[in-house]
Amino acid sequence: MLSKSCQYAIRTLLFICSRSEDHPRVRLQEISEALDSPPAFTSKILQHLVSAKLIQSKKGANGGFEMGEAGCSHITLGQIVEIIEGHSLTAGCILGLSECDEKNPCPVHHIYFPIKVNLNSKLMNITLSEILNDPNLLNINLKT
Amino acid sequence: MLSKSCQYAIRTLLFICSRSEDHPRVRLQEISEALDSPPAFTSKILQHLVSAKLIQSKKGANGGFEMGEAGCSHITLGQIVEIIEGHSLTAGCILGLSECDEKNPCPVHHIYFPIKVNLNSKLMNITLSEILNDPNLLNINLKT
DNA sequence: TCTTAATTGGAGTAGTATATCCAATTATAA
DNA sequence: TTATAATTGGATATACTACTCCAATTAAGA
Repeated sequence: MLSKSCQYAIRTLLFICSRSEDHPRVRLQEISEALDSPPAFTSKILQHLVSAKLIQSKKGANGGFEMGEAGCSHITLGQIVEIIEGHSLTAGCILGLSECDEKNPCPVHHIYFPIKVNLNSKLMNITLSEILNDPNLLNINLKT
Repeated sequence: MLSKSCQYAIRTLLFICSRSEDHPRVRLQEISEALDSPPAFTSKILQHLVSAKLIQSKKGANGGFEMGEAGCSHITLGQIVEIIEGHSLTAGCILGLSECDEKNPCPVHHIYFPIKVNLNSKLMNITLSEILNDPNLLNINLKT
């Protein structure tokens, strides 16, 4: 449903956020170990997140990645998906038709539309902080 | 969200069903024209649907494709997705973790799970007939 | 200033999804 | 039985996603 790049991106950001209080700057190696993700590939995704200003990077010794200006409480899952995938998870017609709306719906439109709206609003509204502060969440599980 | 193969498969089946009363057997060419889909690629998908027994094929002059035993009223969207993709649309953890359930959830599990259950039940329960007989559906739009 | 630690960027590889082409096969009908 | 109409199946092409490797760059600290 989500690309692996996008999954890595979300997990990366959740990891950096979860560390942002006691240990704001984390290295690539720490991240890829925490996620069980391939370091070189994770690095590309980090570059992308830096260019989108979700995080900041610092080169050289004691370098690494930390949250950007926005911070954990202003980044939503929906935003991350849009940055990595280039569009929202629910963008477009489920059957791939270029014209599909209330006026000219595909045959599945009436079934899928409410689900789409619901999913999209959930993703666009939930922030990284909210996810991490959920009291139901006993430990933060980001490993494969 | 769905692969193009899967979109073609659903649109193909909707088309065959919509023709199954007055004109049960349709040729590849008719199908790909109705969908605006590449004929050779559509053919591969038809082969797949034949091997899964959702439709039957007949070679030679006057040949073509028609619904299989199950018929339009017993095939659900969920089934088609599983046949083409190899698993349900909502299978697996949204963050890609191999272990993710109520006992050991990923950080997004509590948000995503209800959506997943809802989407899956909708897809597994709606049949091709139900989609085509929806009174809200004025004309059957399957073209790109 | 030199060494070391880190990100950055470019090029390249592997596998999968999408798509095409053509010969082989099968069935109809003249 | 021969020509024609159709699906089938195999080989191939192309684009995209996932991933790797390595040299270049930058910063810290001895």
